[in-house]
Amino acid sequence: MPSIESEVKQEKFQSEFQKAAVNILFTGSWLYNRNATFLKTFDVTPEQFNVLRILRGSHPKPMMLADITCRMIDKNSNATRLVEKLRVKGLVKREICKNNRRQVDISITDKGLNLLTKIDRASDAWQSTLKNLTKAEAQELNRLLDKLRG
Amino acid sequence: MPSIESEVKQEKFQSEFQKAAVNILFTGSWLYNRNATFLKTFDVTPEQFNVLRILRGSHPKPMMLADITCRMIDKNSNATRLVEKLRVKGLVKREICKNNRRQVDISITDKGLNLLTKIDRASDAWQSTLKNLTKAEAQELNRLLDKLRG
DNA sequence: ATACAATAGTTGTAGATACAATTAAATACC
DNA sequence: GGTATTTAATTGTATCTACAACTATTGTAT
Repeated sequence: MPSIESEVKQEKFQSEFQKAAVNILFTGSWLYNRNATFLKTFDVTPEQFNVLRILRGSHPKPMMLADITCRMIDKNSNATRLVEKLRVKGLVKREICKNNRRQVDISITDKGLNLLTKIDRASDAWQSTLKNLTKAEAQELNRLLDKLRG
Repeated sequence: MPSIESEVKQEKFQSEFQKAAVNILFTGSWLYNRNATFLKTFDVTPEQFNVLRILRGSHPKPMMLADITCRMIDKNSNATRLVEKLRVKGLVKREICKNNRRQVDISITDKGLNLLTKIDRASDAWQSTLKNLTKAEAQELNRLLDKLRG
């Protein structure tokens, strides 16, 4: 098991708290990069994949942009342009909302749903990396991260 | 304590493992953004700050670029351009290595050291956010993240 | 009704990132 | 000594991100 000390070649942290901060950032980046590499074979970025999953959760009910944004892992991504990328690939559909013309109804297409199914099937193998933890450990990790954010 | 479910407005995850993955990515992004906002008052980005700390760790011995890269949290950042930004600000010094002219010796300047001291002093308050965890919990978190990465 | 404020989304743009191609220097091979 | 390989870093470029400014539509108050 590679300690965070060896990963960033630092023998000594100021405190267990600072070490935890670096560890979260490092592990987050590590996980993101694994994810990105895996998803690249399907020609989607992690955030595009995330948005597709969010839309599948709401399907067949469309969602407006703001609702997608507040569910995204990285709130800073520009949802307009991200959705436009997905639209060009035919994975989502955009329609001006009839009742409120400021608002855009976005929904996942059949092509988008099929892609998610394909990715889900392929990701079983990938997800096994997370199985380094027992279920109880995963639960404890979730508890600690939630508590950390206060 | 805000659960990851409420943060990303998803009631139900496929498994505790998938939830942990989302939780790490989300918490990593959360921590990164807090960090970035804090450091902005000192006109450095999180990765620039990280490189300065790495160089302080080696001070007064200079480091070559490749050694900096492998200690960085995000290995993808372009160290050449990042170091150049720091050099323009006067926080680091670059010198072609006499013994091996392919290689560049990079070291932190007094100005860089002073900036780190200033940031360290100011970050006491900021770091208190991490104190939502007890020391034992921080240790357990570190253990779980290390184990997760396998 | 008109003016003001709030909401929903888009666009501009400077800067950062990913990744491959390239330069340059040192080392190895024959 | 001359060619090939490896090592160290830089550069090119398309894409992405952050963040502010902007447009358009709807809601509210007088």
